[in-house]
This record gives sequence, structure tokens and C-alpha cells, in this order.
Amino acid sequence: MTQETNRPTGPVCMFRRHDYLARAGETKDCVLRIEDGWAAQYRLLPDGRRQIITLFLPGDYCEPQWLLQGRATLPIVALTRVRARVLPHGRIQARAPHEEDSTIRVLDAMLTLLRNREKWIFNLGRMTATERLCNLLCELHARLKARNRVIQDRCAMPLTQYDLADIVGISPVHVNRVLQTLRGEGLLDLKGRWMQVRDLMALQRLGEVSGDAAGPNVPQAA
Amino acid sequence: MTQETNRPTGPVCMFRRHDYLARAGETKDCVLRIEDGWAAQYRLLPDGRRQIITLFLPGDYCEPQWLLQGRATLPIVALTRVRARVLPHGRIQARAPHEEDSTIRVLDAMLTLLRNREKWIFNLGRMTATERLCNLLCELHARLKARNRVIQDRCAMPLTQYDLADIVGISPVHVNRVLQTLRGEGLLDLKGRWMQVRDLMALQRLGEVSGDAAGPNVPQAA
DNA sequence: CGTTTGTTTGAAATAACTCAACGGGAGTGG
DNA sequence: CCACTCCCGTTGAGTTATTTCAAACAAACG
Repeated sequence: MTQETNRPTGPVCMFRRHDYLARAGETKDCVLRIEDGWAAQYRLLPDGRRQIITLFLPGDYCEPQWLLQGRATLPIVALTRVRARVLPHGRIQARAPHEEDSTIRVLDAMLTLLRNREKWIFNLGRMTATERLCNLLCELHARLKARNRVIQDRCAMPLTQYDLADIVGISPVHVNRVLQTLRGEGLLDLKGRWMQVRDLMALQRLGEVSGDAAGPNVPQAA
Repeated sequence: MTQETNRPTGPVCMFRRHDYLARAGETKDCVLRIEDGWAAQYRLLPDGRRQIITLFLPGDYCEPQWLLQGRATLPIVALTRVRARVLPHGRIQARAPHEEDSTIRVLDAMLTLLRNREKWIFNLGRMTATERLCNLLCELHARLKARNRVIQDRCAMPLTQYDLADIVGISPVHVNRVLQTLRGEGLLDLKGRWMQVRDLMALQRLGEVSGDAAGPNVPQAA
């Protein structure tokens, strides 16, 4: 499961679907960079309720804060086959600021994570099921696009409807119904682990996706 | 609004209720340490939906990530009269690691913020209205207790039911009804800006505050 | 004191959930 | 290659948690 090679870029880990990249409470002296595959950090209640907290896509640093505090708080599971590069703290600190995997780059990823959580707290607290789903799909599309993994608005979508439900905080059955509607309105196609976005603008409008995370903030009435 | 003094510990800011500690997009070359009062970071949609993302209590660093990235993403508003100490980056970096307001302490607060958001993403995604409210009240109690601001399970509660609603992501009317129930069952008293917790254990049980979950909840132990 | 801000209550509407069952498709093993 | 699972997606019907609207009341404020 953890085959390592020792090329100058650092060792690589492989995980099969459902393997753990981390378990709750584990000590970590490295950061992972996902090279391929998707992983999710989640929290589970004894009664079975599950919420996915963070989604890691190709190109993401998996738990950049491990650089500052080497301890996993929640389990991280592979949603697909995953290939990840292991970046020991020493290797990160040795990099010059402008280089790949430098301290600044990793800390920057941590700040991005912090801001993305702002967005999701808003989504979960104040958006409807449809809005949340559209917003999520737009986010996935944008993140994959930034990593050159979208071709003509078509990209991978390995998440099951159960996964989607546990991200947007609704029931799997309801995810299904909302997706039906979106398909019915010609906004996207979703089948066989692939997503074809047919009307990105409409999807963004439905998902209240503004240009910037800070976009839809108008001063509060005094 | 921003009266400053220049004692060796650093300048102090005062804010009245509804004053802004920060506005979206503003550049920041300092971190604030709240000495007294409560403040909230929120996001607002044009249609009026508001979600409070972060609550800052006495003793909290307000936006510790400003140390790494000097830019506010969302507005921060004073919920009460607030007194805050201004900590310019230079002053923080000059501190020895074990001292108050050192780089490590501030970064630690940032990690705590990150972990607290994990908890709230879970709460908003998977908990019922009652659970969320109980969880919030337990969190407030614990955080204030860690700052020595709880006497015999009695502490300040300056949040209106509208504020509470915007934190736990439900409607103000429903907040009211849930609070009624909790009062009716003798779990707490809530009146005149003060909260008297009568049965903390029961409140924690209702709020699914597990020992494990409680870990990340509690703010940075100084 | 009058005005604003916050709380309480009732009744009707609805978004989302649960339960339950069926169907398809992708692997897996014979 | 077929048959058998098992996982995943789909659909329907009935239920429930939470919302919205509206109005009255209380409390804080200047």
C-alpha cells in the first residue's frame, strides 16, 4: 500500500479506494501533495451521520497545517485510487520561497483552506440544497480547471451521490432529485464518473457563485 | 472610534456596537487581540441572508492569519462594545516563543480557528437545530470558562436571537422556540444578556459534545 | 416617554427527510 | 463468457423539521 521510491523529488504513496491517508489522532511529520486521485476528510457520528469537511483534489496539499502542527484531527480517506507525494518537513523548509513545495507555498495552501471553509460554513448555514450542489459543482469545476484537468467543460466526477450528500449536508435521495432537475434543465450531464458542464453561467448563478469569495458582501444595515 | 494610547504593550482600539473591526478587502498589517467584548465575522447575500462565520471572544486573536496574509476577506463587526489591542506584525515577531503574543501563539490560534471550522462545518451539515444550539452554548461556555469569565456556570451572553440564528444557520423564530424548550427542561436560563447554565452535562449530551469533539472546540490553551 | 430593538406566539406553507422498493451496471468468480 | 453480487442510482408516497408571515408584547434607549 505504501510503496516508496527515493527520487530527488521525494517518495510516493499509493492508496486504493477506501484506504486511509490519515487516521484521527495520528502524528504527522510530513505533508502530502496529491498527484492523482481524490480524498476526503470527514467526521462521523456514532449514529452514522457523516459530514465531509475537506475534499482533496489532484495538486492539493493534503493537510498543509501538518507543517505547523504535526497531528491529524480527523480521518482522511481515499475516494478513488490516489497517488501522493510525501513531503517531509525538512524537505519543505529546504526549498527557496519561489520553488515548488516551499514553506510559503504550503502555508498559502493552508490560508486557502481557511478561506474555503468560510465559504462552506456559509453554504451549509444559509443556502438551499440546489444552491449548495450547484456551488459545489462549480467549485470542483474551477479547482480542476486550475489544475488543467478540464477539457471543454468536461471533467472527472468520481463522487457518488452519497459522497455529494455528505459534502453538501443533505440526504442522498435529495441529491438525486436535485441532480435530475439540473440535468432536466440542460445545465449539465453527469454519468459514469464524468461530468459535462453544459451551462456554467447558469450553474454559477444558481450556486450564488460570485467572482470572489468576498464578493457578495454588502455592508450590514446599522 | 479608534482612540489609541501608546503604552509599551501596544496601542488599544475601542469599537462601539455595530462598528467595523474590518471591512471586506481591507489591508491589514497587524493582528488584534480582543481584550473585552464580542465581535463576529460574517458574510451577507444581497437577498439578506446572513451567516456568521467566526465569533471572537475576549482573549481571542482576531484574524491571526493576518500575520501571514495581511488582507481581510470578510467584514468583522462588533456585537458589543469592544476593546482590542493592536499587535503590529513587527511586535509579534519580536516576541520570544514563550512570551505572550509571540508568533507561535498567534499561529496556534490560527490552527485552532481551522479546527473550530471543521466542527462548524459538521454542525451545520449534519446536526439538528437543537443540537447546533446546544453545541454552540456549550462552546461559548467552554471558551469563556477558559478565559476565566464564567462564575458558577454563569456567563455573559450578549448575542441576540438573531445573532444566534445567524451562527447556527436557522431562523430567529426557531431559535426562540428551541430556547424555550431548553428553558422549559431546566437546562439553562437566558435573560438580560446573561446565561445561567443549569445542567451542563445534559446540554453537552444534546449538543453531541463528545470528549473527542470537545478537543478541537476549546480555544487555544494559553 | 416615545421609539426602536428584541422576544414571544400562532397558523399555514414547504423544503427536505425517511422508508421502501426496483433497476442498472460494473466487477467478480466460476 | 455467463451468472451472481453488490454498489449505486432512481422513483414514489407519506412524514417531519423548519420556515415564513404576521402580530402582539417587552425591554432597552435616548
